[in-house]
Amino acid sequence: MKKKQKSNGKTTIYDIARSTGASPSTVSAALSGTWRSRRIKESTALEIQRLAEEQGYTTNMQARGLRKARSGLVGMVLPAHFNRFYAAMSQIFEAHVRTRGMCPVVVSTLREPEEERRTVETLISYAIESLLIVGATDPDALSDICTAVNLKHVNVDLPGTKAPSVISDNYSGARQLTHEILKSMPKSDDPVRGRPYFIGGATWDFATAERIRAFKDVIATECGYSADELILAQSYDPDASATDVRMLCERIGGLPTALFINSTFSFEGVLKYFSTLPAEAFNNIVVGCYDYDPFASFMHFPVIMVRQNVDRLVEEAFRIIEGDVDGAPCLQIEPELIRPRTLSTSPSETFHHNMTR
Amino acid sequence: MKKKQKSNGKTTIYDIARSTGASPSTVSAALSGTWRSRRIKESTALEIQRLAEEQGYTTNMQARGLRKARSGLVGMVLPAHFNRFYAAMSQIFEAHVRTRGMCPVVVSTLREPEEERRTVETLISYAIESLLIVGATDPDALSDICTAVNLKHVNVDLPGTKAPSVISDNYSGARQLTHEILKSMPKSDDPVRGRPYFIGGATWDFATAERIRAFKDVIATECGYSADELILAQSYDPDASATDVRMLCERIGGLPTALFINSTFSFEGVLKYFSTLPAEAFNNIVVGCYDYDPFASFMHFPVIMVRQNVDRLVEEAFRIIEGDVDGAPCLQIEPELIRPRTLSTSPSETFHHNMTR
DNA sequence: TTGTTCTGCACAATCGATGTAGCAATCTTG
DNA sequence: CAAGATTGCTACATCGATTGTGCAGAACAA
Repeated sequence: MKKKQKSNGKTTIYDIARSTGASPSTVSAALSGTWRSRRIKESTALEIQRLAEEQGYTTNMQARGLRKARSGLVGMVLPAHFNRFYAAMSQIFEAHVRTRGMCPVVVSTLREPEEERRTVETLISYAIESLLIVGATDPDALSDICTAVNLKHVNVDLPGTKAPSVISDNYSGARQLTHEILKSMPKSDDPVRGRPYFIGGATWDFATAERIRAFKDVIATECGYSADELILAQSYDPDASATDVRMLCERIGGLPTALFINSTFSFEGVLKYFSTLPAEAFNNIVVGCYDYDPFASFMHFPVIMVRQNVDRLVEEAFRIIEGDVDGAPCLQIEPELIRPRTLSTSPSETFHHNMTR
Repeated sequence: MKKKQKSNGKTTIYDIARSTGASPSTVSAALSGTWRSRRIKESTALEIQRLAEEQGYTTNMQARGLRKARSGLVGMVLPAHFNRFYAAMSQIFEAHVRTRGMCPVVVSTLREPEEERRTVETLISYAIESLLIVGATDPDALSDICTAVNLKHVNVDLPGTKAPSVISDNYSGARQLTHEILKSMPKSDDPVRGRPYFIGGATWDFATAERIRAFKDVIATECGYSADELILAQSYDPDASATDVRMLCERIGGLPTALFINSTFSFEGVLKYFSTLPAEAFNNIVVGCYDYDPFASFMHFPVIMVRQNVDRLVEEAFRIIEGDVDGAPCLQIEPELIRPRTLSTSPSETFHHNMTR
């Protein structure tokens, strides 16, 4: 059994040089694909490649990156993995990065500005070549860090002012969702329980603000009353939403006839509270949720969902990264309304359409 | 406005050396924290650190990694992001890696053996220091690659024979789940529709095999008949499960009274078919799902779920990586049975317990 | 035969950080 | 006051791959 040259175990071009009798530069050329332009004989190159394969050689990307000032890494930061929307982001991001022959690095930052900054700096220290900033709490602070080291980056899902952004068209999506909620909710003259309430998210958050704006606008036009009192947007934390909805129900003496829930995060919290209620409580409620989850669309009360076009969000982000965009334009992508199975006239079609990517 | 020294924009220890008048070695020592042992005057070190901070210096990890033969990266490969179980893995993995001051790299491989191999090789070429292999289709092939370069790794969720593994106790979990399904399902003498069916997963997959074994065992003991004919495990693909369950229902003339669904992936597929049926169809069915999803536990038919202990899976994986384990032991972690809200006698407690991490 | 052009490859510098070896200056000790 | 110890710092080689430069030898032309 022939032992590896170094105790380490990782084969380098020097090892291969030794075993083929060629010089390290020739080996490098043969393995990096530049051998043709470096006038290496084909037979030499092939022989080296064969031996490299045989010895299980893999390029040391740290060394290559150091020399070439390119790492082959593309970074993405996002608030959390534990959410379908962001998980879909990761999945699609990875696919895009792979087609470009690079390596994806996805890190979550838990909506903590300090963690966001630390993470971006870490990624920079690994010399990522570009960065997608998804749902950052303070995109501009991250832009500053990136700009300082000349790193191409795009904001996704939440816009910033110092770099291009690709976001969901929150206003339009929320308008559609609110409209659909109003259309579907049981008619009631009760000026308290008979109205739709907005739950979850945070008012300082751009997306939430836009959705609230749409919610208010649609209610003002279609119902004629102000929605100011119907907004409960404290945080994205499920537990906070659970508390909010509980207090709401206690205040108004039961479930309202409609809820606009700002994300699946909040929806989880709401469900947590719902689970304490008897099944009959839900006979008369319609829920809209800004975000999509295939399971959530199958509850035992109608759930209207908005599915953001993750494919296009990521696609456009890459287009911007790779194109030569200047300034900080903000591209808005129209989301899609998913009507509830339980209300659908043609359920099979709707649902199938939702599921097939 | 003072311009950066190099066109690049990234400050190096040489830039800082120049601006402090110290040598690069001194700067390195001051910034890497080894200055005390290298007898650098405290005032010198502090001054260097101040300047580095001011100039926004970050260590070039490629260079450091190359020199120290340690990258600061910890890798994890998993089948997909788009799934609660794996998403939870990512989240918890990241937390563990962070407490160790390292950088997590999570990449999905879509259950494709070739992609798994390529990805592991890529991660190796970036010199990751250890690797968690989650749910790989061919763990041993990956082990071979890792062993060749002396890389510490652990299998998680699916066991291998060439490296230590930490997995869910599939047999026990599936026993509990099957038992609970039998207990909850509507009594029926129908020898076809009145029986529980097993949907999803793949028989070549260890986890599926174990769960099927448990399913059969429990049914044999508690019902006295063989479950051989009740198994439909072709693939983890949602669409395949959709087809399977549709064909099953067509064959037996309606929904069975109970389903054991092998994962939330398959559950998605099943729902896709369910959505084509009228709501009344579900009055008489109990579903058990091996995997947990807070939304899935709130369907309009009872859903019993098994929640794997992701925290412990990851924790033990790290314990193994960091300890000095030899051989390929397989640690089994007991999962938790989550009774359906709609069947629970004390729903609030159960559900709250589920949601609070 | 001498000069020119290709071929095919090797040498050596380089990327940024680290760490060993070592040098000069200062301090200690007998 | 000289030998030895200590302090504070610098020079240089190194990690592995890439790449500009250069140098033999072959092929070819004059």
